[in-house]
Amino acid sequence: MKRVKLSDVATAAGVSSATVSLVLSENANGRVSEKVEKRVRAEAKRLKYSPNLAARSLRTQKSKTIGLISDTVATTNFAGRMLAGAEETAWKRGWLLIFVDTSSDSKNEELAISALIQRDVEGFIYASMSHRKLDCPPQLKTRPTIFLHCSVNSPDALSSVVPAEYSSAALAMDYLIKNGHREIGWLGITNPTVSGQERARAYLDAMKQMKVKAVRSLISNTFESYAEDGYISAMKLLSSKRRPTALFCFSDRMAMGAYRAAAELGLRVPDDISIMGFDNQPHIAEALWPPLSTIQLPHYEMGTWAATRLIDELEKKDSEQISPEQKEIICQLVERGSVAPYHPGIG
Amino acid sequence: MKRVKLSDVATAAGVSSATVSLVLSENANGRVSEKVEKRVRAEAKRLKYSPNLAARSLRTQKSKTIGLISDTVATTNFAGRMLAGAEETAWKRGWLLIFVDTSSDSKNEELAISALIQRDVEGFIYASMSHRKLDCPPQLKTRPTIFLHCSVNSPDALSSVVPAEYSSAALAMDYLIKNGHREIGWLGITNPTVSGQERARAYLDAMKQMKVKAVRSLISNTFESYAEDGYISAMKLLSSKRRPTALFCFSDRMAMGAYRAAAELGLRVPDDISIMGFDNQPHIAEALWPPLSTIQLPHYEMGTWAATRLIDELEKKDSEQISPEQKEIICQLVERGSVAPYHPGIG
DNA sequence: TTTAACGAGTTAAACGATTAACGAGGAGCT
DNA sequence: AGCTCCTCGTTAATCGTTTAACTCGTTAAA
Repeated sequence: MKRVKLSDVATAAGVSSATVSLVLSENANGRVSEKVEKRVRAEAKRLKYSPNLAARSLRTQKSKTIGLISDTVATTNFAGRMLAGAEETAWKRGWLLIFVDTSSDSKNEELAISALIQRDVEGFIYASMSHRKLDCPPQLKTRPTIFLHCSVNSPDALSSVVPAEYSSAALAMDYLIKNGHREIGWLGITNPTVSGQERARAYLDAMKQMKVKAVRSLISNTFESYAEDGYISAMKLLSSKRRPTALFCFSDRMAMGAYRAAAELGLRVPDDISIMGFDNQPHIAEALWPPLSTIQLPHYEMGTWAATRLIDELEKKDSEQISPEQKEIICQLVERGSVAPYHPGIG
Repeated sequence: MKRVKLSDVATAAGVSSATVSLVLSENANGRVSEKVEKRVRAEAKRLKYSPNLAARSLRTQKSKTIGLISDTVATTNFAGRMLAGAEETAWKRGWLLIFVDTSSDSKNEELAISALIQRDVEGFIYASMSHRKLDCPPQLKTRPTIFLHCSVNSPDALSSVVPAEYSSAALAMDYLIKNGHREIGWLGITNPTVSGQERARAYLDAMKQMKVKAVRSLISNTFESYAEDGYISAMKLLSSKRRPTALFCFSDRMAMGAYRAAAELGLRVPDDISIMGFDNQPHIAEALWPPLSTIQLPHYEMGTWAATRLIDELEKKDSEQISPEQKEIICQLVERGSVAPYHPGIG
């Protein structure tokens, strides 16, 4: 079961291996007659020739491979979608992905990156589990890199793609407001993350625009964003004197907790209280009852954007110039059953 | 920023590159004096030498890379954990993983496998999203392959690792029974999968052993296993004349539906009705209220087993023999708050 | 008639490692 | 002195491609 190589095809077609290489790599530009070209192609197909990429890579210094470094692929649901987006577009364009996850003990980022460089990856995608800002690891500067679900601190203005947290949260607020809600509660988190801060800002701005007074009393924060945290915050807000007519939750998991709080207080969703989530966490948002209206985090799209952008850069002619781009992807609102119009005087 | 190569180290240390290679690959066996060896190592470190794997791979015909083919990494929560398990153990043993997902349109399995073979992967892990039996794709027979979360039809008795569906479900039944339940309902699925069939079989056997009569009326099946399906089945069983004291659900998502049915019928979990899930779906089981007792699917462990097993095989001396193994990994029961003891006469 | 240009390939030198085979200089033995 | 045997390295072939430079007839132009 020996692999068939270039020279095997050459012998079979009665030409030199250079000719075969020329034909097969489409670089022949009239240097090979049609007759020979046909014969070569036929033999290659007959023998099922497929190039040895290690050899090609050694010679050309190109590997057609991109490295994906991720800080945690394991523990988060979303990572899979980012990964899938990146892998799929890489594949479509003839590239392959090697990925390593730096989270596991003993394995530090530096080693992981080195391992990929050894494998001659031509560029990197650096994927983060949570939306954050970071400093670019020095080794990554040696080749094109796209930051996925995170961005880099200046002055390195490197390409990155993140969800448009602010405007997507604003979208959610708009939706609530269009449904007649004014007294909107915010279940936020104090754990300092980009998403926590930006979503809160969008909430605050929307409330200010509506001139709602004393917004403070409509807000409840917890440090984390588990279901339990949502329960605690929702419980507080819903049993307060000033009961909101809608709850905007930092995450779907918190929304899940809010559902429970509502149920315990005898409040029906969405008749008595509208609930808006964020994330569109797979298997949760649609499994809740009523199904949760929420914001779809664009993980898949970010993955495809990152891969597309990186490959564009890697495949560009030397003459072309592509300057770094900080992309924000707007999230879609997923309308399900947890938000109802509010009619003052009826609620 | 040129990569430093073997010969650079050699020049710096004033020896030939063969010597450097010998030293660095630990193959020196007394062929190099200590003094030279030290000098070489020092220079290698100083210059930050790291081998070009394409070159090494070309020469040695080994790539220290394994290919992971998966039918869907994207859509399922669990896939990430399998992947992480495999990647992590590969890394620990000095191997890297290239993965491709065959599910995306236009990309068929054959092409994906070829792409990996071109990259000289030494072995394969073939990962399936759902537990099933399949025929071994012919190309995979060319190198060592482990089947992950699936097994192959005879006569190819290839190595594989799957969850021990039957005995794990039996574990759950045991737990319910030990808690005093006899009238246990089963929310099953008719979609013919290994897991659906084996879990049902374990349920049936346990009921038979307890000599429960007319088990039929304690069973409700749906085709799929969404929350909605669980709701429908649970509704049927819980509102029937013969109301079970516990519900064993095919999946956590169905259990989620069962929670809703219970709530609507005014039944409290676990006081009025115990609920047992299966899967330990991340972010769901622990976020439900009360937290769901369930069976932990061993995705991570299967991933590590597959990688370990494959690498053992790839690294074995020629003299050794490892024969194929069909591994079943037993699942852990995760005790949370959805199952309570049943005392006849009180319930 | 000489020179240049062209068409259709071929030759051979890389790419960066590994490793079998080959020294050269000294020690030990007879 | 002659022989063998270590010790400590070096030489050079090799893995499978790519590609710049070359060859060798023909044909066209000067």
